[in-house]
Amino acid sequence: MTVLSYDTSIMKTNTTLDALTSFYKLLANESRLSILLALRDGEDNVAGICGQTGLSQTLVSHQLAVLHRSDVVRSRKDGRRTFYALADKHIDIIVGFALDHLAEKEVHHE
Amino acid sequence: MTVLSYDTSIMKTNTTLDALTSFYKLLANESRLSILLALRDGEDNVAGICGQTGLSQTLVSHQLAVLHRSDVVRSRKDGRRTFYALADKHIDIIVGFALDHLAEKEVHHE
DNA sequence: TTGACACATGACAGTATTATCATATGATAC
DNA sequence: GTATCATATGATAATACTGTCATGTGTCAA
Repeated sequence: MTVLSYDTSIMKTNTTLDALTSFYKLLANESRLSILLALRDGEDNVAGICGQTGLSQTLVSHQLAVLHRSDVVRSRKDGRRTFYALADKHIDIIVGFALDHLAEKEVHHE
Repeated sequence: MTVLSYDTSIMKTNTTLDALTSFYKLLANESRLSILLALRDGEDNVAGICGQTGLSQTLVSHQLAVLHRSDVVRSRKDGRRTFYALADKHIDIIVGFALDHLAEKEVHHE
């Protein structure tokens, strides 16, 4: 993408814009979102997440890796299992907020 | 994607999951996000948005169309110009919230 | 130490998204 | 009418993303 700004102040926020885009991209996938929603109830291991979401182990592992690289989830090993949890309360809040937003929109469209 | 849930309650939320994914997809693009950030300062026409964002007219029109179809922005015609604005305060709040989140994360990572 | 278990990872085909070019539409000024 | 302005739209090539298959790694039990 070309970001040819004639204004320095816009340039300064480009790094933020980029970070924001990357952040939303993480949430813009049904599998990842499904995993994050599952983790709102507390930490769980891969098999547990597969059970909660109905997704395959490979897919869950892949997406957890993506989320982990971006520090959206944290992991903890216990024997041969790996437990994952939302990295911080923010993710929980942000997802919750969007859910509320959609719910409210639903009402308005009735 | 396979969503083979063995639990009816999960099935019920699939429509929400889908809506949530679609919503985040709208935000998960640098051009669209740039446009939305520009509109946080108030409504503007296409040329104005092009100026604010540094994006081409064609691209801005395309992305505004996407955002409009999903009711994220509303439009108002005035002569040969079209003014766009955030459809409701939610979008503003959600984007603002995520920005705060990222800002706070920055601080933590220092 | 062997086998099963829990998870991770590389490769890849299918699909979706992106930005651009070319062009169309509609409004206004002359 | 016609030239120009402001925006919209269709087609398309490049690129990115998704989910799956095959397989690898580390752990525990017997």
